[in-house]
Amino acid sequence: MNEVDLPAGEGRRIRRHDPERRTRILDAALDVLVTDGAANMTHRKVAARADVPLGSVTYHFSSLAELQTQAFARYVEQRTAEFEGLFTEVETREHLVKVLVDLVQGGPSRRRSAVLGFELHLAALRDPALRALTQKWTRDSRAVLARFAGPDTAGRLDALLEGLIMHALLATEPEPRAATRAAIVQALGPITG
Amino acid sequence: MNEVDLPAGEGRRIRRHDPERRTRILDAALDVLVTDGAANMTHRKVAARADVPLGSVTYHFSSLAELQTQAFARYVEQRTAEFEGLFTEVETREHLVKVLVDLVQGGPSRRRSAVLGFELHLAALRDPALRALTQKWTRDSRAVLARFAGPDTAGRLDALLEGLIMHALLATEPEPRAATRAAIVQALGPITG
Amino acid sequence: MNEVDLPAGEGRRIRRHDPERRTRILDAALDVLVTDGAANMTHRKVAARADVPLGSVTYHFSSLAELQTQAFARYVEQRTAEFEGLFTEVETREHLVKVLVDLVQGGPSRRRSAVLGFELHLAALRDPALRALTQKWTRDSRAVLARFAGPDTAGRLDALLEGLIMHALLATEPEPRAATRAAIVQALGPITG
Amino acid sequence: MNEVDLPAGEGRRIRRHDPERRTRILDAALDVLVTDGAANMTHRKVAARADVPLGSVTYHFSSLAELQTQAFARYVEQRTAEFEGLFTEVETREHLVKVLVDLVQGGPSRRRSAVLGFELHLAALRDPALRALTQKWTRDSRAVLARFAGPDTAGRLDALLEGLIMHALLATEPEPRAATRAAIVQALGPITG
DNA sequence: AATGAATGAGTGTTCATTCAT
DNA sequence: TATGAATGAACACTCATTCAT
Repeated sequence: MNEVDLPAGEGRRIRRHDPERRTRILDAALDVLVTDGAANMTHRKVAARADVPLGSVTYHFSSLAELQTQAFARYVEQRTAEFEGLFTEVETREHLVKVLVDLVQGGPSRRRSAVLGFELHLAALRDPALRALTQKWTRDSRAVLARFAGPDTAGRLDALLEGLIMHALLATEPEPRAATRAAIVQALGPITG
Repeated sequence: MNEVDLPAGEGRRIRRHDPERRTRILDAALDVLVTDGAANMTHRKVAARADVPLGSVTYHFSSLAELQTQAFARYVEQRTAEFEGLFTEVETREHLVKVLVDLVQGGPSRRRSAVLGFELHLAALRDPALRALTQKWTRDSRAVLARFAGPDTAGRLDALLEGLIMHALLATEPEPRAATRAAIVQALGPITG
Repeated sequence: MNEVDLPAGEGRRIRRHDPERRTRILDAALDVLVTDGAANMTHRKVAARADVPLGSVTYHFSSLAELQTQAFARYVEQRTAEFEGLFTEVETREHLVKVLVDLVQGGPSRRRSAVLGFELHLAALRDPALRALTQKWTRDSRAVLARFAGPDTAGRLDALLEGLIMHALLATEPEPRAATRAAIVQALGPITG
Repeated sequence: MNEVDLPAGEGRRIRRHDPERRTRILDAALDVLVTDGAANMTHRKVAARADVPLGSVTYHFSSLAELQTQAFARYVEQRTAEFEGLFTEVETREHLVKVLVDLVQGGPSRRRSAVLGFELHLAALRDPALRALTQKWTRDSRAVLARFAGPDTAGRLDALLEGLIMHALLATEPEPRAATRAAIVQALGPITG
């Protein structure tokens, strides 16, 4: 947990026994996925972003595909936890709507997450290993939503959120909050929950 | 003036005066975009798919980015026309629902189109030139939908369709038709149109 | 000699019977030689600089080497004439010195000429066809100088000028005029001429 | 620790741990510069001449320009040392003259050096990074010459040598030794040094 | 356990040259 | 006579991956 054993000097160099390195590399990989996209990720970019020698990346991950898969796995884990966290204190329907609207409109802070999500979706289209991840993710998301609405509603809500987020990502000017809100309210249905 | 005089045998060789070549290359590029993804498109793959020498691709398009942009532009044009075509004969609300459900569920025949759409969306996230295309496309789609519902409804319908199609693309087993139908009916609202 | 027969409209297009085109291309080639160097000259650059279609360059010159050789030949011709012109009115030794110092120090106006000279020299090192040109040029230069000094003096003067010009070309700040002058005066010898 | 264990047979293959490789590549680059010229130097030619795989050249030098610059830097170093070496034992004016005449006339052994020099000069005309090299070189050369003559004389001598060497390089038949000698003696001035 | 060196395949792009029109 | 289209070779450069240390 601490970083006592390094000279605290030039940054890198002499970093024996660095158990965090693996996860540091994974986080760097996610950074690269956001900025450059899945197909433009390279060992070198990840190594540079993680401030780690090139050999270290190939040492910890036997191939670029494996690194990508594990990075996405880490993303899904984090995202699922974060998603779940958003709803722990939700009790009223009003509160639920607010949380969902925030999810869609959630500014630059949520951009990283959204980009990674679509990056994963597209990559999963061609890589079965990743499709396992997207399926688990979809299942988990729906399960969370289903706590507030029936399973059918959860399904359509999920799809709607997906589309709204993608459109928000690409729009030059943000959709008015009221429109997002109206769409969500409608999808939640008349008196559900 | 006719094309009778070529051996019509092995495909390549002696293909002077080939005025369709440009569009043939664009179509090949779209094929590659579907199978390999935007970031894995290469001059060589496109040339092979178009059955054209490498130099021909670089001759007609000054850069790979330009080729990609023009291919996507061609896609948006075709897709917009096709989309519009789907609604020309729609008169009843029931018919409208059917067309939309088909759009989402529309089997492998629609898969190519859907993949290209998401490929374009993701690429547009990082390329302003492409963002112009996605915006035009979104505008056009909503305009078509708005003929049957108010502009707000058109907007949410568009987002919902986007999400439903993405999920359909990734699902291992197709969503039941009834569920898709229910989502669409709900988004269309009580008695709109 | 006149340009009557062109529509005088859009610049290019419809330029039947353009007898100057050949020399226009040669001049463009010399421009390219100055800015890009002999080894970086291409048909395309020359065509662009001459505002002429690519095919026109390959039509008038059967190969790039031939174009280069002829461009250099044109340069030597012009340069020889110019060089000769400098000395037609020289009568006193003092005037001669002034002309030679100007030749070396001659600002940006002479830069083009000097660059082409060295470009030719270096190319001639590896191309016998060009060596014929440099030899003719050297012979002519010495002949002109020999009108004012003995042949031996002309030879050393020629070499000195070559070195002074190269150094002037590369120096960040110009050599003082007095130094150039002193070198030339010394090379001319005590009371020669 | 030693290099005994490699087959030492066909040249390439199994050449792990080859610490001299960098400089071997630089020397190969200088060879290519002599035979093909700066603008015709390619990674492939250098790799072939150094008997090294292509990737090795791009690994050690991040760009062709950098390889060229470093090769020229190595040349200037060597040439400066060699130049200095020529004058260490010079004590009489007569000896000095002999050394300088040899420098100009010095047969094929000196050709390589001379060609590289002019190659560098011309390249420096368009590349500021190289201009730093030529300036250092000129400064050093003049400093050496200035040990035997005043700084002004050193300057003109330097220019004269440059010109004489270029002419010697291009001449079909060598200038008579006496002429070279006379030019140098004159440039050294009456009783200098 | 960790890494710098190494390499061969593959990329986008440029280009001299050819040729049908 | 003149030129736009076409093509195959070559180029600089990037990279995943392997391996000796």
